[in-house]
Amino acid sequence: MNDIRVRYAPSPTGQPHIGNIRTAFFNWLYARHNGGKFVVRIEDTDQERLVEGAYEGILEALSWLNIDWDEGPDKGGPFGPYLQSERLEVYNSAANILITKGVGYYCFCDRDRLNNLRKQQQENKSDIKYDRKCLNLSNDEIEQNLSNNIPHVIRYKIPADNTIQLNDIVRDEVEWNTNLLDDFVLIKSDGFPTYHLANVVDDHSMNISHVLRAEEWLPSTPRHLLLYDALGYEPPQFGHLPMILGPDRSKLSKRHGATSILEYRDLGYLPEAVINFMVLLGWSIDDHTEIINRQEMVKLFDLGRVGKPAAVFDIDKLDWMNGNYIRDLSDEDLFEHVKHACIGEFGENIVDQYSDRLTKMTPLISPRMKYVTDAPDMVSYILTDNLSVEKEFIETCKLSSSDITIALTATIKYVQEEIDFSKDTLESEMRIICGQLEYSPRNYFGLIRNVLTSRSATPPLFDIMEILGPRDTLSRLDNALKLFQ
RNA sequence: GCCCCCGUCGUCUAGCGGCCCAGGACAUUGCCCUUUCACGGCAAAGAUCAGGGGUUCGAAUCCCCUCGGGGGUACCA
Repeated sequence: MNDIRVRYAPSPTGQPHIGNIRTAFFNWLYARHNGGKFVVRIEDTDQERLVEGAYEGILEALSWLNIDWDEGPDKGGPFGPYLQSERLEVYNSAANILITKGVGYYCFCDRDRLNNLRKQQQENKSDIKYDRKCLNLSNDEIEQNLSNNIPHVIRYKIPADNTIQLNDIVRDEVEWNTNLLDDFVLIKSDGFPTYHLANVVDDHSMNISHVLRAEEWLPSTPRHLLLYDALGYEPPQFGHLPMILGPDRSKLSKRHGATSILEYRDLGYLPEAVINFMVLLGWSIDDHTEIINRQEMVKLFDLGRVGKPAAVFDIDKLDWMNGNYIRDLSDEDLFEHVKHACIGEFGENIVDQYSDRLTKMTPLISPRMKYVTDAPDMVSYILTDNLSVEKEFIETCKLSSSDITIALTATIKYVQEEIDFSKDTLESEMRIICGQLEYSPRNYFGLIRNVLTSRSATPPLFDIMEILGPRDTLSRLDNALKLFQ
């Protein structure tokens, strides 16, 4: 019997970024490695910060990366609902239990008072914590305030002089003294629970065995441990994963460029490349493995090899990884990506019309691509019958105008006569022409490349000529020659 | 301020007392391949293992202090 159950519990306050998803992926890997369950739970307890579309974005990001979930808000499961806003009664009854036990209490302090209190404590350099003004309210006062509809929260009464110990899966022993903690809020004045309460209640009621979350949660873990204890729950195992930082070593944010995982899709990154890149942020297999497929990851994933230090996100390595995965794609699979990108750029008609050329071009651009979105620019000159090339650009080859005329004339003559328009024949024949004309291959082929593609860098020339075919090749050469007559 | 975590090449990391005057990868530089650009191959440079004390025959690895970085300190998660 296997009862490993882990969860990814994002709040729909924005698009998930790479750190966020990395945490989700580690949870997923842990579940799959152990044959356990991976559940998605949406923590929408902050009604003010809800962002429209965020919920959809979260599920879309997971789907794009092929991170599937066993239970979640969209597909249900035995412990649902998986949307915290639909579980309010559960939290309320937990809060009531805490009040009954004497560790939860009503607090009627308003925000102004709390802010002033904090400011004062800051100035006095004393510990910043709630002063427990409402801890010892009489039942009468409470009843009266309640019936007068005075806004209130429910707080948890931190026990004094306790040492809370955590045996963290990645950080080992950590301990806190409860005297440093203050009476945090369990239920907010809008009736919604805070993260602390909802999280503990749900992880327990959803039977979560391991809580693998980002390191930023470490400081609030003693509060959670206290709640587990107060509610009589057995706490899960905790593992606090290293954070992912921007190049300036601060928490990832918009300042660092693309942050939402879906932006990487739009930028032309392959999901498996992104996965491979991020799985290596904080986890390693040995001293040399870089490229590793999904199966292998699942097979080898081991929390014991998750590191403690935060990792800086290095886009250069992702780029390299992406190029690597592009080159690994079969021609057929790459073609689908190329086609998709080209349709977006040139429209379906053009792509259909030149589908044959595109198919032949795909393996040629494969080793040159870094992003899937590189494709349109790399193939644009074969997706037309009439390419117009500037005279000035043609002249960037190192040949003089008269040599250009001579070279083009000779080439045109050859192309007109050549019947076997295959790249091998073209290459051997044109090398002979180049030799007869006594131009350097660099200059001669450079000229032809300029004329045929309007580019100074392309896949091998003869492959391009073969794709273009004699008619198109000839018309491009003719057009160019006219510019010099 | 207080609390917690972390600290090996610019970056991701291997290393869990002797194999390490520290290995791999990205990026960088050079060479080779070559009609261009890439890919690929080879090579170089790059870390006094944050600093200082211990422990030990022996420390990047264990302990302590300092410094540095990060996180938390909300009726946000």
